Amino acid sequence: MENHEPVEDVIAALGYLCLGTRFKRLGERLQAETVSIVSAQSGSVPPSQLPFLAAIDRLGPLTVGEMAQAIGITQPGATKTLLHLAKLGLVDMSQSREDRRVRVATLTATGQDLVAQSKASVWKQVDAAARELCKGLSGTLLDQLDTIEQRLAEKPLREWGKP
Amino acid sequence: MENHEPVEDVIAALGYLCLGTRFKRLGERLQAETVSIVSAQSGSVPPSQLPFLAAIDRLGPLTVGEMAQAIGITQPGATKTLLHLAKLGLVDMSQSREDRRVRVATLTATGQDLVAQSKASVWKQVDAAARELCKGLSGTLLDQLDTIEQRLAEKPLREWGKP
DNA sequence: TCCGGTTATATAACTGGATATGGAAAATCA
DNA sequence: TGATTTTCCATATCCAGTTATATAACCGGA
Repeated sequence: MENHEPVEDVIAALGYLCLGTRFKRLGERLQAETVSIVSAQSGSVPPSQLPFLAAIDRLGPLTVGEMAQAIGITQPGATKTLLHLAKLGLVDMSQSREDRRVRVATLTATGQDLVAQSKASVWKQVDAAARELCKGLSGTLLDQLDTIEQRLAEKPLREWGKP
Repeated sequence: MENHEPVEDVIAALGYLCLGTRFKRLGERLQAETVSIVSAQSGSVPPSQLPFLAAIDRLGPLTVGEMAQAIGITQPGATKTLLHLAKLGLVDMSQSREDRRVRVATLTATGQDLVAQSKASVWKQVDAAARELCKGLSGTLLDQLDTIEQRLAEKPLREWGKP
């Protein structure tokens, strides 16, 4: 077998020039690692959809447009995910009676159960893991990102913040 | 007109629980804002493809697998973008003679020109903007992300790091 | 030499975002 | 009131990534 030396991480090396790419990459990685925490539990949703449920839980019933604002995505994105969650039976999309343009998303009983259960277990765990992952960071923002990536290389997210 | 109060940013409010989503969101936003800097120049590529060109410029000709490592994505992702860049005439994908499984990506003359031109102008500008955007951050990582998002709300990325 | 395993790339199907566009309801204004 | 503009949502299409799988080339051993 040939001896391949590891290739330099160009995104990290380029520093501020690739800051956006780097944030995105790290975010996707964290979400992916979150899956392996979440999916240990049964009957859950991917972490990208979790904020939708959390938003209603936190703010009460939301229109499509409000949801887009709350999550910080565009309206079509909110529509798509909400329709999906409705198909899963986790939220209910009912037309408002005062203004028939707007549709209001509420949690179904199933959705409420899932949120309650998640809050008590998985969300706690994810929060604790991320919190410990980011503990005692120092230096410039780029240094801190380096540290986070290093820490994730040492052990996966689900091993951080253990009791 | 009705008076809609702004909706709370749930991702920010949930803190560490949504750290991944937040990184990803900020990264996408930075990339989107970078487009408006880059596309002021003629004949360029979206910022997501920029690291591919920068990687070859920095490390020399790379195989598909090495490129995936350098950028930190999976091999199929690297394949797709490299084939695309080849179609644009910016890189050349030639089969290696020693091992005909591997394909090596090099910059074409056009690609080299684009890189040289970008390095001298756009990349400098993006780097300076991101650098200033992240200047003097303090507090926890979440605080720093808050600050960055606030700063971007004040003025777009292209207004930062101006001479 | 051929056969099984491994490696490198390509392809397919899917996901979660984006932008662009269109239709229906509401609001505004002449 | 009727016409026009605005608002809200849905749909279509695209993009950049993913996982899973297929194909082709290489390598080592019987």
